[in-house]
Amino acid sequence: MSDPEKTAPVADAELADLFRRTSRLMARVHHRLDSASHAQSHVLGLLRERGPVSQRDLLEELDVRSSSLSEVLRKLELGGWISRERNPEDRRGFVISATDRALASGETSDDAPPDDGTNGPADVFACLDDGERSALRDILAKVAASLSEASLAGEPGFGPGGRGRGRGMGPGHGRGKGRGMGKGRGMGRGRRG
Amino acid sequence: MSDPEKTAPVADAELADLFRRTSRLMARVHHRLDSASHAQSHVLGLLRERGPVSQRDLLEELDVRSSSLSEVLRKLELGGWISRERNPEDRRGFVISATDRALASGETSDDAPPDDGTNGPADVFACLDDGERSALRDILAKVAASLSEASLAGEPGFGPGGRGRGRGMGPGHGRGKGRGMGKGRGMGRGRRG
DNA sequence: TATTGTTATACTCTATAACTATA
DNA sequence: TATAGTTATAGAGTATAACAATA
Repeated sequence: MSDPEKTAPVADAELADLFRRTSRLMARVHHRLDSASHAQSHVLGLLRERGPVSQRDLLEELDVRSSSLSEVLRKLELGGWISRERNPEDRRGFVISATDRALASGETSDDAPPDDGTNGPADVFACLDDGERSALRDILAKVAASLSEASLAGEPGFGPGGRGRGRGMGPGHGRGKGRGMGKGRGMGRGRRG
Repeated sequence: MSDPEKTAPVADAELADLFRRTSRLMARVHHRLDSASHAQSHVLGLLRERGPVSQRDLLEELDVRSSSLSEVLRKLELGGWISRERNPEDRRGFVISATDRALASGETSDDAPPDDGTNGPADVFACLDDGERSALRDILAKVAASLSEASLAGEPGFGPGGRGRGRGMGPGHGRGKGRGMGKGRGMGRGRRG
């Protein structure tokens, strides 16, 4: 309100708000309820891009807990979008692949596949011209990079690329008093044993 | 793949992916698990900025369903971050205010208030210079506007500003077969009546 | 009837804790 | 023991459907 020097000083709050709003609208237009990220879509997109990958690599790429990824993969497998095969070289792990159906989808949205944001409704950026598109890319990349560094600093073991994500991560975040268990519900991986 | 005219043609997929990634990182740095939006924080931020507002205005600002907002407000009220008073001029509605505790928080994070993203970690955009900031604002605003139109076209009654949000909204989205009811659980607003 | 809001139900995503299987 | 992964439980966020209260 008092800096008529250049194009106006844009406040962090305004940017944050706009970002949030855009996320929400994107989700909305994408016509699913999703939560600004679309875990399933993200996985599918990665698989389409890179072909089969190990679940462990997926884990690092997505930056979630193994249990979260298990959930996402379970649903994708249930829907017939991915298949899991044991890695013969290390039978603890799996290799995840997109099914033909998943690879073919995108052209046919009759199937209602977990939209990966690259086919139909992804025209959300169509309203931008080339200059705006590259500007947006550069800016987002910059923010993402900055955030990655922040992550590295804040939490022990995190950033992309630096495999050292063991499981340090002290239990200090305080939410989720989860405990449960106690009814012996089979055993790990029982679904595919 | 064949347009070396300007700064390179940025694909929708790349932008979408970058956007998703940035969202995720933002959430992560904000140090909560939140889902790229932080509904509670957003509400609190708005209240801190603008003072008491009607629930209806909040609804338009947040662009969610009334039931979703009810949920969010319920939790905020439970936590003691907001208070709700009936609007004496139109007793159907409520006026939402931040409590003193909520207003005071931000300095004291001992309380672990729902972070509104405007105090500490919101420096996510601090890495951008003035030009980038205004560019980002313009671009996001453009995308958001474009998406709003799409929403308007796709769904009956939606867009911001056009109050006509009745409850048309045909049951065509297929998710949430919700039906329930049938056990007479009191009546609307029973928690405060 | 239209507007404003709540409750019940359902679903996605993520997390922690406990556990299995393999190395 | 260390890795890789699953299941149970929990909780945030959002949605739809079916109301209630008020205008």
